[in-house]
Amino acid sequence: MSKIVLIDGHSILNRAFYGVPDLSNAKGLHTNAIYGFLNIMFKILDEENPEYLAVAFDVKEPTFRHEIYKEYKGTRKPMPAELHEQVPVLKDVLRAMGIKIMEKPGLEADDILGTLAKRSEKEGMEVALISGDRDLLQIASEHTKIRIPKTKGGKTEIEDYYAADVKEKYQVNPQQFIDLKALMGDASDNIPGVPKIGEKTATELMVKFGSLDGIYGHIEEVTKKAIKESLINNKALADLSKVLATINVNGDIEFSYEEAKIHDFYTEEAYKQFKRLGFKNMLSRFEKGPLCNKQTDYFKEITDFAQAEDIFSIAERLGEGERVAFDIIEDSSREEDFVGLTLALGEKEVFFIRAEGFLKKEYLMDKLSSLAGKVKLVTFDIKNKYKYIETDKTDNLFDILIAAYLLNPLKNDYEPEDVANEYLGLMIPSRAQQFGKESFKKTAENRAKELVEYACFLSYVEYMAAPILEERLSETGMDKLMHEIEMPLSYVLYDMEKEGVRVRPDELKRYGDALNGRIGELEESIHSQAGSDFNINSPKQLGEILFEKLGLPGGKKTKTGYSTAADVLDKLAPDYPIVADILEYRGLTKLKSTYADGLAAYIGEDSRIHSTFNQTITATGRISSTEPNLQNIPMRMELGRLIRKVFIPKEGFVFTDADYSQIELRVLAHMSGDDQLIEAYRMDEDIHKITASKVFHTPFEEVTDMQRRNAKAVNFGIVYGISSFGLSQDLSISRKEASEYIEQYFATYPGVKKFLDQLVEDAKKNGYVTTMFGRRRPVPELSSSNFMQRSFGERVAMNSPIQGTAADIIKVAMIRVWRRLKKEGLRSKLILQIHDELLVETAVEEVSQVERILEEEMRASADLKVVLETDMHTGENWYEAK
DNA sequence: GGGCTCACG
DNA sequence: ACGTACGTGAGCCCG
Repeated sequence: MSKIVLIDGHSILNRAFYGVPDLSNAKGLHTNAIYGFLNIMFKILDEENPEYLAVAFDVKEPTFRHEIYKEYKGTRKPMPAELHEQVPVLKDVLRAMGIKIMEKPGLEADDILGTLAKRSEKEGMEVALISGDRDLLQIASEHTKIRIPKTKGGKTEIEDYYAADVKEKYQVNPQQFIDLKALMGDASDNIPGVPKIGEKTATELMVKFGSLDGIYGHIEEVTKKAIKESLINNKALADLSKVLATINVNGDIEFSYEEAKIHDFYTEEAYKQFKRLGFKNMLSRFEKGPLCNKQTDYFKEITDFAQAEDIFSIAERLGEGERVAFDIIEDSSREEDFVGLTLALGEKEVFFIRAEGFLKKEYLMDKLSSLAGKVKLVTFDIKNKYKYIETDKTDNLFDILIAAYLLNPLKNDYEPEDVANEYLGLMIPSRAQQFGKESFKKTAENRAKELVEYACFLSYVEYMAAPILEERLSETGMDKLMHEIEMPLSYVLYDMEKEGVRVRPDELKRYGDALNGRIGELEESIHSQAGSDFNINSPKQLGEILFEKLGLPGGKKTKTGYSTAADVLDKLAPDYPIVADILEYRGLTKLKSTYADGLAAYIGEDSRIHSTFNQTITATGRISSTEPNLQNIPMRMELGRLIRKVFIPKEGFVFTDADYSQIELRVLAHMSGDDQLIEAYRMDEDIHKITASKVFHTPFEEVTDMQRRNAKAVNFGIVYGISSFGLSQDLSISRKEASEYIEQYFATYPGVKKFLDQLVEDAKKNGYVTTMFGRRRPVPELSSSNFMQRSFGERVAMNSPIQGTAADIIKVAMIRVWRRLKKEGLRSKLILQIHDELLVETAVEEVSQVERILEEEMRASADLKVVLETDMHTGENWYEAK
């Protein structure tokens, strides 16, 4: 079947403009959007291999929409000049390449694309429609795929939508998508008074009533009063909005498939254009001949049992010094979603073993497990592989993901294709690029050969990158950190995730219901005090109500309008009851949506929540927790803190919670070697009070609460990378006063001052800072010419070694505690880490043993000039254990 | 998808 | 590139 690719010219150019860094060339001509456009276009063409191609652009002339509604301003935002100048150049380039450009007065690009898509479908073609504009989703069908590219940091990912995907994502079919958009007031910003309904409500209405007309037919059944009224009062506008949002698929367009047929893009003119624009790496598209070094020739698919046996026995005989890279191709860990295993035994021994026939998942995983003890196993994201190679012996494991993270913790992505690019100089397609959202199962059926190539590239890249990453870790002094901390930790985290934490759904529900009552009261009270119903959750609406309608003092603060953040509202609350209500409302709805409802959604069949602990996210070396985040369960306010009562141990167990006492300040004392600070800790007294006593030259016993609070704030500030501005904000004092505090602090602890200065100086010299355990964080901001950025870099240089060292220490503690629990044959399990705190689900008869283990191992995790003290509690739930 | 707000260490 | 304390993640709104 033939295929046509249709591109929304302006929309993709726009995406490219904002997604690709603008390094304008010598002549001062901006080319970033053109470059990005062509990149996206070539990528799509490589993926689709279509027969036909056309690019549609908008024209200046008015369209039929202007006839319907004369104030119509189009759906596109005005272009900045730097982008505008690139439009004609792109058209020239496309023309030079012989690519069909479509423009038609009276129609927008959307209409041209919609018309051509429908026409091509009727001709029996498959259509791929490329746009950044979600309005096009209304065109999606079984044979028309809408492809939405997203460029982020120079990397492009494409979301694909057939009709079914639209339904899955938005709960409506493509036809209804128009009504949904109309309800939300999209694509009609310039119609004053058009009803604007949030996505959630709009979707609800569409699912319930099916269409805009359906909603109006049952308008009395719309429960939300404000929304019902808005709909009734603005019916004409809503209808108009729908008409304007509807793409004309019957445009009067002459189109010749012959002209749109793809042939070699090479022309002398195109070559000249590319040269002129400086698109050197794209010129290779015009050079004939096979790509050098066809690695894929060595990729083999194995479907035969005997061959698989051979490969495993060769792998096993490789011996201890050798390595084997593996990866798993599966859609989920369910048996039926397992597709296969890829192995790389050498640069030219790369295999994909398809799971079929006798080659069952269980057999393959058994073989893989037994390999684990015999050779060094390399993979990507080991934490998600332990369920197959059940071993906590991490000495012979190497995780590409963790290694790449340690070498540069500032990146957002460490996917195999990123590693391939960065460390092997190899461009390989990402899964999304090659297969979109298609499941591996489907890909295995439809595009078996491509899947083999994709899978083999995974293990190949892992195999090839491992020694390079190892070498880099050694060079940077992070090999011990890798092998003695991060790799063993990965298993501990796996075990914690598997274990999960038990919660009481009934109690959580009751907690949420209790909040609901009060939330309703507050909502009513706020609306009545404001004199109108509005969405209290919308900072925009709230700001307008408070600072315009009610005329409260407290001007602008954010780029988008008034700030309604707590620190602003706090100042107003004593004088304005509505503000106090809003603050209470905010607090309660936060608890309800994020914690009561949010956590409930994650309770598993086993009544436990299994969070994910991410080891490769933070810039400083901390771990993070997601889906759900169990590292930010309320603590500071009593009402929120009560949520901790729903976290309970299983039958016959209790919780033991141990947290380091001021670990970061103790790390600072050690790393700075400041005699006074070390001495202060040796006194075994309230550290903030001692600091206050020294800084304010007051006898210890006479330190006031205020003095202590200020000293505490300065202690925090030091750890964050002190600035007078930040401290003044925190304490609501002048910058001058804050400066004086800091000065006095440094006079008290001169070693700290010296240490922090040294950190910044070293960071400027080296470009990075390090923790006690050798973990690195680059600080590129330090070389910025921008004062703000540079200042940020300085604070980072001061904070990261401290925060990072504390993170290293608790990681060591986790490994030591975990190993002790195992070694002593206990049933108690480590289940949570919250940066300076460990939570153990403890068998009742093991309480004293567990407490001793926590105490000893946490203390012994680092040898500092001050003692690493812990606070420890045991209780029937997390609230009591804290 | 980014901005705002707010939960934690 | 941020008129600022450091490090995170989630829910909601809005364009």
